[in-house]
Amino acid sequence: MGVTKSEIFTSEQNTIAKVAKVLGHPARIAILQHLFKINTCVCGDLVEVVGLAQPTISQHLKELKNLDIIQGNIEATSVCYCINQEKWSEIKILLNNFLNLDGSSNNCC
Amino acid sequence: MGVTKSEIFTSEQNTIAKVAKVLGHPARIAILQHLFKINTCVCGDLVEVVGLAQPTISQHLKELKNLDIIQGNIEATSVCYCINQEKWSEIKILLNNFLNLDGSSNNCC
DNA sequence: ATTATTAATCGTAATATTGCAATATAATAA
DNA sequence: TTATTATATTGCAATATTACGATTAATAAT
Repeated sequence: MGVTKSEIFTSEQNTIAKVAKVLGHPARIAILQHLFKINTCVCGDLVEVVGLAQPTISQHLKELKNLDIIQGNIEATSVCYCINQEKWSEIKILLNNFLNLDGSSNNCC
Repeated sequence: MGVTKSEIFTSEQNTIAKVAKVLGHPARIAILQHLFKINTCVCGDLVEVVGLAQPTISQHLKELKNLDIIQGNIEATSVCYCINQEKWSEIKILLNNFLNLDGSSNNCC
């Protein structure tokens, strides 16, 4: 065990969970915030900005890339990262649909 | 290792990540969806609805309770669960603020 | 009192995640 | 060619997560 039983859930449930899981680490939040903040590509200053070792950052970037949340373009010796706007919009819709579930009329016992 | 270096991140980054992490499992998504759907308290049918063993569900409920996302009220022999609306609103605001970061004018290389 | 019901907790196995040192790779610069 | 620079990959240690059987605790029903 230690392995999630994805088969028993709907694909929507699995998708929401997968996205949330990737957002479930402060380093990845910091990376995304920085990418939004500078509003252009980042070419490798993420290690300094975030404050973790280079291999660790590289690993977090990989997870963000796996879900297509960010893109990396090779630029001379370095790689430039930026948000994939299309994917980000999808994620926004996906999570908003979930967050907007309304239980305000819940009759709590 | 295996342990997140929370000290180096802002409390906002840690909070977003903590919430996202809890939402990062399909069973917990399923539990929340069910609580919203039936729009009242659930008294223990979650094990059947979700399809995992009782101790496993109990554990997932615990994590949701740890973040105050759900409440459990004892009702005779069973326990009734429902969404904590106040907390849910907070989470909505927190995540929306993050999701609404706009990079549409990003100059990607 | 005994038994059934319900949910939490304990213990444990399997797997995943986090983080980094060391190394590899790839592209330019000297 | 030989550095130099920037990023990725590998390997590993420490810890966390997922899942469930067994047990416990608390009340309800008989």
